[in-house]
Amino acid sequence: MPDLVADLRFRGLIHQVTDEAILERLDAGGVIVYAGFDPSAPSLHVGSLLQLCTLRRLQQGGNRPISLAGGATGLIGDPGGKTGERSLLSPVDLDANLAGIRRQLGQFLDLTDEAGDTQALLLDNSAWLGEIGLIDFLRDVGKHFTVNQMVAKESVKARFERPDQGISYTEFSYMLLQAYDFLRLHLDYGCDLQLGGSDQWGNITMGIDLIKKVAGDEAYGLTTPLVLKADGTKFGKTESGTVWLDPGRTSPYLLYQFFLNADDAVVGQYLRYFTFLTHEQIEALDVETATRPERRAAQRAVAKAVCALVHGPEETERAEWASAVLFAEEIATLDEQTLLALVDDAPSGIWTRRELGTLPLVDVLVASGLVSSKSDARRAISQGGIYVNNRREPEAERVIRTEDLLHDRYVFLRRGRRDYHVLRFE
RNA sequence: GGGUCGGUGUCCGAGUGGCCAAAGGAAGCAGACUGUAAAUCUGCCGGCUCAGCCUACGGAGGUUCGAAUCCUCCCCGGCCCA
Repeated sequence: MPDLVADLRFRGLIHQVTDEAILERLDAGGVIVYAGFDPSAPSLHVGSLLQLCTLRRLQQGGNRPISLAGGATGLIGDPGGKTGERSLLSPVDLDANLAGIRRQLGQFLDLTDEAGDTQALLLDNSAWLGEIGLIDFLRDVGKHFTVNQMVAKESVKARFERPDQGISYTEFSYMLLQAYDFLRLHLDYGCDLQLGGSDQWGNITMGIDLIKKVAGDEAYGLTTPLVLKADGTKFGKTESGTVWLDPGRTSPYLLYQFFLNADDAVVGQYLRYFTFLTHEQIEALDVETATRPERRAAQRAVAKAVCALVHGPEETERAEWASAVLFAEEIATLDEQTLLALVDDAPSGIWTRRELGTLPLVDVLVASGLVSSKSDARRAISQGGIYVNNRREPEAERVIRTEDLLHDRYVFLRRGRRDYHVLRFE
């Protein structure tokens, strides 16, 4: 493996750095670096993947990563959008969320003692933000910043320019809290590098300023590029919602599918961002994509790598296998054992045999989540977008019958080209 | 507190008494073409017991045969003044 920084450069992971000096130190090892994560759910999602992978690279390069859960800041951050105020997390929920996140972090970072000086830490900023009083905060932190400079931040300016959307004082304060996090991590843990997405640049530099003013020390910031889909929209959300790392929320099969469907235009980036393949392997896959795109070799490699990192090799094999079988269009001829295994991997639901013969297809489609309403179901059927056991279904008002069962138990539903759901009758 | 402009479907954004489930655009979905890709073309895109009905244009009332459109009060946001 080449030097850490050379690798980061090859992968296009360095978007901005406050000072090139930090890069040399990263190569040498021993830097304590932190990145923030949102603990508002008991699972991380693919939106955090880039930071996770990058922290992993830094740790493997001999540095110590700190993942900071914004237990306190998560409560007030980012009211933007229509979802309204964030609800307060109870301490119990927060603990549960942190436990879930810790487990996932363990997939990416070495949290064990064996890592020695590079042992990763998981901290929660409520530890200090929960303690400090408003007056102390305003005096010790607020004093160091002028509203003038805060207003000048891109993120704030953007909000000023939107006539229909102001910015609340609470949200405006967010950057100060984040700056304070950095300061505390610096003072208490010797952290002097913050890693974040490119949208974090302003917040990161605030922290650096604060450290300079309070401690007189030099701290650094490093941002990664924004991960985008080919059409320039936000990465990590699908129509059906967030892609989680928790197998209970997003099955390994769906995670695998998410990456398998990556556009040619961006798969090269994903390969660099999310896999730990060698530069030679990556370049070879670039060539494959250019010359034989229909093989989707790069997509398969990314899907496999991410799935393996998140869920382990066994689950990954199953996801690969299920993907191959489900798209082979031979479901009706599969033997029962294969079918049985498939049911575990594809999204599925359980029904009772008693309902056979009276169970409207339309209702089942709604229950499966393949469509959003009965109207949607009828619409989809009339447009030829619904398949039962991989055969296009023309009849909107039909019911699920005994004759539909494969191996006396299963019915495969499909919407469009690639959304599956398996019904299991018991 | 005063003045003023505004709050429309997932988002942006028309509509200013009936022809409005509401133009147009974007997003999304399906079909065709493909490579489980992109682009392109076509259709769809509130719900339901679906030739009909119900719910919807910030909220609650009111005027009217009839309101997203007019009136009253309230809530929320922008700008200006105090």
